[in-house]
Amino acid sequence: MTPAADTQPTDAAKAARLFHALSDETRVAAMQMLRNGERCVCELQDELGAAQSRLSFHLRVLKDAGLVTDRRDGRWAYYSISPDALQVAHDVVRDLATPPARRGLKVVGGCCG
Amino acid sequence: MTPAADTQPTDAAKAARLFHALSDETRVAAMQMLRNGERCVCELQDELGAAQSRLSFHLRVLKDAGLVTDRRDGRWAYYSISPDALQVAHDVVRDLATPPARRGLKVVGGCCG
DNA sequence: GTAACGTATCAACATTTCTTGATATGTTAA
DNA sequence: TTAACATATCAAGAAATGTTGATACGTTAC
Repeated sequence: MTPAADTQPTDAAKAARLFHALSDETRVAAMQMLRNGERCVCELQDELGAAQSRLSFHLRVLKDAGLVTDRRDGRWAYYSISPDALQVAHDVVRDLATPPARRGLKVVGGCCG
Repeated sequence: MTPAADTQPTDAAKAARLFHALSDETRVAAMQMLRNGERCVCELQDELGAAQSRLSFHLRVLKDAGLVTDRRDGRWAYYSISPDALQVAHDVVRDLATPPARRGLKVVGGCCG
């Protein structure tokens, strides 16, 4: 498991980009297929029932987000999960679920000056 | 930690909806603020530098996704993180990072019939 | 009461994202 | 070489999402 790591405000944009890549059903389904290991595009295509260019589009979104890597072999392209990005996503979600280290005392009641 | 739980294909849509709520910088930043506990809208507004109606829009997206709950007190509205939804997100990400229980043997090489 | 406030909602528009069909590129088979 | 194939990319349109300013609604202060 990754160190302490309080997610900083600056990370919000980065996190948002990562989650955006996971914000589409087809892309999540593709990721789920890739849990089993490397898959070639044609397999994903068949199983997901997605048109060729559509799938290609979504795979690129995942790739741009760093969530998958691709490998060419002859005329086939194989995609697989890249664990690092998932680890980042995992950490961000965990941090959101965790109160940050306290520096001061909690403000109790009172709002807006 | 939540049980075994292989994420099923059917869950892809649900997961996507959850991640969509986290796919915007302002929303992630709001969630980060809420880690400290309940916050009233005006506080979020000040700290995030977001126009009133804009913030209201984003808070509603988070609420619709179940990621936050709101509470009215007089003219103020307080938002806080709802841990359950975060737990679900957490589990989904973890599952994506984990090979599923194997039912058959891994296919080695060969592609597309 | 009336006014000022905090928040939500709405309508219009801007922007982004997705889908589709067409075409391009590289690869193997004949 | 030519043809069939697997995949990527592009352009155009469709759909979804985000932004802004205006307005509505309930609440507290006067």
